[in-house]
Amino acid sequence: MAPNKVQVPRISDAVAASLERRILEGSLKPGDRLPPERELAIELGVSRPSLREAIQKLASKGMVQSRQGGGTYVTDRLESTFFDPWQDMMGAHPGLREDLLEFRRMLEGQAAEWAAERATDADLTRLTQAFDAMNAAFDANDLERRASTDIDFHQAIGEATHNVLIGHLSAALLRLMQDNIRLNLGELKSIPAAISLLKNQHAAIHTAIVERKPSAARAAAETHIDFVRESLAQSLRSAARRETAERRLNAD
Amino acid sequence: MAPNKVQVPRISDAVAASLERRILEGSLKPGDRLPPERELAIELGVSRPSLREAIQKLASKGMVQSRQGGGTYVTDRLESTFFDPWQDMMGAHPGLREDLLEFRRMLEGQAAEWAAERATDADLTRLTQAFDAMNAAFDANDLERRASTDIDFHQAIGEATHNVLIGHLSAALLRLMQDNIRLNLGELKSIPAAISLLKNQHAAIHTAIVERKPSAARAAAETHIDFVRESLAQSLRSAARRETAERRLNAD
DNA sequence: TTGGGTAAGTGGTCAAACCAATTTGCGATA
DNA sequence: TATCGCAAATTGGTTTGACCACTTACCCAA
Repeated sequence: MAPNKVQVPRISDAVAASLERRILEGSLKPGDRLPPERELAIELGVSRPSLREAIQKLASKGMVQSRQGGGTYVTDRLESTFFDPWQDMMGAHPGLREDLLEFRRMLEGQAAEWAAERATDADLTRLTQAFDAMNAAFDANDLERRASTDIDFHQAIGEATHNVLIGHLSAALLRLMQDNIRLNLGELKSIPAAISLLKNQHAAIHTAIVERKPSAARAAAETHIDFVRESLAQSLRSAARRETAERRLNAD
Repeated sequence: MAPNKVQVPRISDAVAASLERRILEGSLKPGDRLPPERELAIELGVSRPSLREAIQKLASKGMVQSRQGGGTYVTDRLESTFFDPWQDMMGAHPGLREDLLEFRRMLEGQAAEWAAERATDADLTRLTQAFDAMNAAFDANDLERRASTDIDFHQAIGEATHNVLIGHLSAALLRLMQDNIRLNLGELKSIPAAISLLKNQHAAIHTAIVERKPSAARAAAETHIDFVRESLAQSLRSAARRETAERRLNAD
């Protein structure tokens, strides 16, 4: 007969859902390596074949990726499905950058507000860790680490909102913008004055969230984006000037 | 290191591909029952665990469906393999629905506000057309048209914001939610009272935008989402009640 | 310091068994 | 003869334990 009755819960489904939840909620981040199958199986209280079936499910959804002998890693289909198409579009239509910044102003303002309202102590701990790491990267002037810790910081805020969409979107959009900036502008000049301002802005966001002041957190986040928007506009103007002076390079 | 080398072929992948081919080529038609795992494993020259991993892959793609003791069947609705990763995730984690609604409340509130501020006359014309079409679909109680015109209406608002991200996201998220509701709840009951309320809410949004009252537009949009959220919660409660009465099904 | 090589770690596969749900079919009963 | 009920066979679900293949990391020798 046709299979239409209610399904008995399958272990592999439950395990897949459990891992999926960890990924969605951020305790397993993109790029992270999963524990070895043998350990994970014990931790989850299932046999290794069952765990493997669950992993196959996630793999077929593109959420994880395994290499024999190497380990199993979290990919991120979630963000890429939403925003891969946007990447080339951003390159083709620079006007989108302004839209993106406007959108981020709303998104991160809301994220900061909710984070200040809802963060658990564990969230705040993680947030502070990310904040410290970011400051260290800024001080060291390590551009690569600056970018990644910046993402971590925003992601920590996103996770503290306890809204999966906010968490993934804010990090994804920041990443999208960083890539786009790098692709189209090269590295932004690191003017000491700007660095100092950025650090102050991040500190204001961090403090407001930790002290649980939602409206202050929102305001600080919006100020931050406004500053980024303005700096970016200036860089673009000078880049355009330079470009015009040097050479004619048409890209659209 | 990052997983970027070429993958060694996995047996379960090959087996999954083989079965998939049989299904796509028609030698396994929708509704057909697969041979027992033990036989199929021998026939394909692999062990049962490997075969099972392959079956899990197909199951997660929605191509087959297994019932303990009953057998494994080729899904008869192959067309619905249009799924996107978020869709089944919403099914697996109902909590996401609440996150999505909360996110939409922010998004559509902002969209309505911006639309009221920025809409051109052409935008307003298109918005009014979409609004009329939606009302007609609601009056005719044509569920299919109701869903599509609803999306059109929200998309028209999104376009009126002149922010590409808002426009695409609000329509995409609405579509995602509609599909999810249809998949997991069946059609929502069309209570005349609710229909009337929905029409009023849409009218309030439309009017506020046309009359260029940003804060009123935001408020109307937020009220709308709040109503949807509440209606959905009620439907879910009654669905849960029904389910509990019928059978005990634990999925966590 | 560097190079190579080995050992440990980790995913991939297999085999055999038992459990749990469903299906089938036989036999007893009306 | 028809039908119902129950038990056995069927079939997917899960576990254990073992071994293979590939990768990583470490250590020792040159």
